[in-house]
Amino acid sequence: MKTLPKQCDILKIEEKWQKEWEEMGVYHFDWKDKHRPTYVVDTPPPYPSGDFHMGNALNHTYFDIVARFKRMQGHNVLFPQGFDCHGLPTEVETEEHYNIKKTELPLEEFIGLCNQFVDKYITIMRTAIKRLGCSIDWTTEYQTRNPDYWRKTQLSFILLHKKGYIYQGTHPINWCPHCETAIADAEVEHQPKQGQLHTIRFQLENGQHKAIATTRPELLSSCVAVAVHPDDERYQKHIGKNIRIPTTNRAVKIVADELADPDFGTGVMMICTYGDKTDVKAAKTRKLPIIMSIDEEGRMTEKAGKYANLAIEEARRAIIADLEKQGLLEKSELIQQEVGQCWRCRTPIEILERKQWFMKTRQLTPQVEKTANDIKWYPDYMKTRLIDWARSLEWDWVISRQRVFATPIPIWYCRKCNEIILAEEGWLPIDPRKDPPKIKDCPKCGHDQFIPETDVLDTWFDSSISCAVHAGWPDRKDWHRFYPADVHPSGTDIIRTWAYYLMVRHLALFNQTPYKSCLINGMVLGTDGRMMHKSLGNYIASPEVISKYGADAARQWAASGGATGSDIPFRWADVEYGWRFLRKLWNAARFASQHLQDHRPTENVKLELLDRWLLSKLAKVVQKATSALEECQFNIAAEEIRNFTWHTFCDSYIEAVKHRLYKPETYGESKRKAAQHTLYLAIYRILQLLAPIIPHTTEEIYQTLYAEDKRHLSIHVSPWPVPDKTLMDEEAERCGDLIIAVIEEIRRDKAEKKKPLNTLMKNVTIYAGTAESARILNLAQESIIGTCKIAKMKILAQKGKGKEVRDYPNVRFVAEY
RNA sequence: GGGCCGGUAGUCUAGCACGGUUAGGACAUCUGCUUGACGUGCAGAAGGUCGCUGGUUCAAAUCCGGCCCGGCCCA
Repeated sequence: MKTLPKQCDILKIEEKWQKEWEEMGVYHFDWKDKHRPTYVVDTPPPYPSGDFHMGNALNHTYFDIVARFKRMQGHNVLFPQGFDCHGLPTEVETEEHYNIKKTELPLEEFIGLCNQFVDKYITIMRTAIKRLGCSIDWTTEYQTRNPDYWRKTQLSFILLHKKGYIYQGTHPINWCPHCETAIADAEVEHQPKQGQLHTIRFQLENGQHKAIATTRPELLSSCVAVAVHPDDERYQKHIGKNIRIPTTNRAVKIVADELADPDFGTGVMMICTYGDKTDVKAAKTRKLPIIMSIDEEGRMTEKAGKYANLAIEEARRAIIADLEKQGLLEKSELIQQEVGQCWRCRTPIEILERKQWFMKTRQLTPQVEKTANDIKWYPDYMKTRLIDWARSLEWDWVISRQRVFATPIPIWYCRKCNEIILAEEGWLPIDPRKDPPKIKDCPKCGHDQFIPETDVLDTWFDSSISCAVHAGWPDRKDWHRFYPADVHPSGTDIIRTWAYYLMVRHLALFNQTPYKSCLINGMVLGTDGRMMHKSLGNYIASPEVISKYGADAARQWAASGGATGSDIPFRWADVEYGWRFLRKLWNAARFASQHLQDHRPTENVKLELLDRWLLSKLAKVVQKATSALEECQFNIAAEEIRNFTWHTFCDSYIEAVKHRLYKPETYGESKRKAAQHTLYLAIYRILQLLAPIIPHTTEEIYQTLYAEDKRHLSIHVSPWPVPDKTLMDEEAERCGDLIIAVIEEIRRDKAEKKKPLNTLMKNVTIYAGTAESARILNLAQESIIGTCKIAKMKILAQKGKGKEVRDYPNVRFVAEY
């Protein structure tokens, strides 16, 4: 056995092993292996933003611990990594960086520029993921922008289309006038905002006026009805009559509707197509006409009359000014309102009626609910988030986007008869924006010219087939062997997107759950307790932490920072504690290695009481840590193992066997051998238990001390320890606890008397209080004398005076120095 | 307004599903010692109305009701 050096450069060790693991292929998934059970991680493909933040570090650590744990338990672990490349942020960054609009460049050039950003950021993120020490099989890497991935995304579109899940429809959709695209419900953020509530006079048929309060006077031209609450006595007599809208002079009906809140404004509400979702609901149930006053760019349409072409805000001001001139504006007051905004650019969203592609997701809600209840959730209560979300959806999923950098929709239209031409499987991948369909004539009318669909797919449409793609669908015949995934990790923030879309996509495609369990991580909070966000100035990127304390320290923060699923504050103190723990472990192993030079593993050892005490406690730690990891309770596992290592093993056990190791001539060679045996076994087990959490440090120690004997390629493929029942020894634990308590109390006595711990004690008399305690202490006389440096010691069964041993009120001792 | 989660020493957190130990731990603070693995480590001290309030019970941080506060998501 080699000894560990005194110096340990954790950062260097980490980078060394990251390289070697890859060269050794320790984490390669064996696609052909039919013996070991498989374990498949549905690794989230991060968006290449260029930032691998502590939130990424948290969730990657979670499932890397799971992957390593399962691998050691004998599973053939498929731990892939992809990147979710498409999307608005990159387009926006490209537009801003080059100061261009996506429409000003040829399609391919613009996509080329986007790709440059993605290339750069993927390199950064791949490095960051590797630097965290994730046990990923990098031969599985995929990128959603690659033609091969397009093929799969497009194939899933075609299959769903054929199954009737995909339809084109004119529906009210959330629209971002800045990004000029439809966005999904999940992408709408609700923000409190200060707005103005204007009270405007509408003219009744009899020439009188009624006041209506609205925050959006620019939608007067879209007003299709006016509603009052059915029980509102003030307006009973007007229900069913007409009322004239100022600025347009159009008349609409006054209707009774419970949506109108009698206490808000004047109690009279405009129904416009569309101001918000309430309008959508009212317009639909009452079959009201739809008047679109706002266009895709956020400008007023010709429906707005003289205000046409004005931007929304401009139109609002102009209308208010005109109303004021006409004496139709009663008042304007400030109010707090909730505004739906685009999650990317924070522009208030509009609801437009537009042709879009949809996926029928709502009809799957009962199945989503059933599946969510069938699978396992860590922690369990998180399943309600998915179920509540699915139940609350009012619209199907809008899957088309009016952007560029995304997977194209494989559709063309016949120029003459408008027939939809759906690509065939063999044509994929295909970009209709560049390529015509591979048929000569329209199958319906025979015309030979086609118009491409220029809309593209929502990026969630790419990433929501990950479970099938990881398994090798559609190319591997045996992909069902690796499907469903065993674990799907998700942040609390993306349950309603990724976890949900995965579920509906796979249910629709394969009628089977995409994942057997869902592992939830909370959000990372900044040191100020608020969500970690760049804009809040409390942001810390993982390279900053790792370059200071290393990945193993950062991983300990992630594992131990709080209960799985709860929000975890980032704490430097936790990382530093982790770092100190690594050093403690290193030194304990180094100490052992110095005393194990002549040790040869053998079964033939007669263990001392304290050896059996330690091994019994260790067996229980194995048991507790294993069940904690099975339940993804990383904090409990980490605490259990670290406390055992630091306190039980280092502080109590090692201190209590030093005399045996150093002075075999006094205490006997066999007692030294017993201590060696115990050290050798205990450190190996500790390293294994810690390996999923701190893979680098444990590997370095394993390779130096144990590899030669144990012969595993890496500690990460060594078999996970099974709690050894034969080592569990209640009697040894009971006795050992008393002995350790006495030793600690004597050390405490020295500390209280301000004496150095190696002070020789002239005389110690222990009053054990009972014959049984005396018997136990007599068994360990040497350990007490040797550990506490006692010249003469007497153990008496009787009760006596002196210092009381903590937790053992009958046991006391008197010490002379 | 609805749903979910949380409220435990200066800070953060465990315990709560199955009520009963002196409410465990980390950081920070203070005090000693530095022992032949430890760029330190060890030992100790101080710090708590377990959000508030009612109830169930011999017994509540834990179970039930109400309220207050915070977070997240949604309307």
